[in-house]
Amino acid sequence: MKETEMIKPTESEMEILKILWEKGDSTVREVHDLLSESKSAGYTTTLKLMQIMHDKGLLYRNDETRSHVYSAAVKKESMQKQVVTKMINGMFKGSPAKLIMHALGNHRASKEEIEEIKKYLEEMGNEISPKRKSTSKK
Amino acid sequence: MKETEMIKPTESEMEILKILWEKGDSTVREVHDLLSESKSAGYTTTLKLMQIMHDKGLLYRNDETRSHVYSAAVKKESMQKQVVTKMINGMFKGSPAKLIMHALGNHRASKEEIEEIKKYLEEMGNEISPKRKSTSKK
DNA sequence: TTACAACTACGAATTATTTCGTAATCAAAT
DNA sequence: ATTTGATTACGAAATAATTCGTAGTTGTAA
Repeated sequence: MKETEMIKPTESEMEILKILWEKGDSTVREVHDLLSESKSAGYTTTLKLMQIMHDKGLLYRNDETRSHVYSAAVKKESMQKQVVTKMINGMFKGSPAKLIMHALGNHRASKEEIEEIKKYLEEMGNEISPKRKSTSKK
Repeated sequence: MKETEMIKPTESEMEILKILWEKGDSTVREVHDLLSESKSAGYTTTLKLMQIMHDKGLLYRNDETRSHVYSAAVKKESMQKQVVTKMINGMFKGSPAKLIMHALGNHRASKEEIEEIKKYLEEMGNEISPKRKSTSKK
């Protein structure tokens, strides 16, 4: 979580990350085939992108095999957090509630999900204390 | 909600939109001054950007006055919705709950906000009928 | 071994975005 | 009327991101 200048993936890079998060370690071929379903670009385009991402440290790569196997070097949760934070500070100006309304409003949540969220809120309501969230130690 | 190929603002354009949403109708000078607090780019850069946005239909413009007055042509709520939707379908793969956890987890929400959300969930829980409300389909 | 198919590496073209300089206008103050 | 300062229009340079072609490798099947 260090502020080592968190690299910001481009749009295209993000699509590749999503695939790797979802599908797990993959070759360029595998990623490309999935990508092709929604996009149309040549194989070498995907290859180049993934190579660049590897250079940037966005992907790990195992090149012991003939077809190199890539994996995301950044955790999905970490990116989700980053992205949600940015959104709250930007477009939703510090009001997570607004964001949540939108999220709930535009997507039918299942009863289970609603319950889950409620429970989460309950807990939160109870244990929320002005206590610092250990920013001191690492 | 028409699918008139909703224009997707670039990063820089989004910053300008945010300012206009927040501050309301403004001149280039006003936008630029605010922008300068976080960014460093010349005046004509901001000017050009806003002109382009106007061409794209992203901004309205009143050019009856010496300094033209611009305003956002796209509603904040509409953009919020679009952005949240994209995020849920993409990074949070159809699970608004996850997004909400993140939103709540990474930002201390006020007690009021939490209450507000709870209330919203209550209403939602009631309104939503367990089964598909497959009424008139078109 | 040879041929073939699938890969990687990588330069470079293309396209998108951002940034800026310069000229022309206009309003207000001298 | 002239000067000054601020503003718009706009071409074009500078950057960033995406896309592709080609050359060289390598494993494998004939």
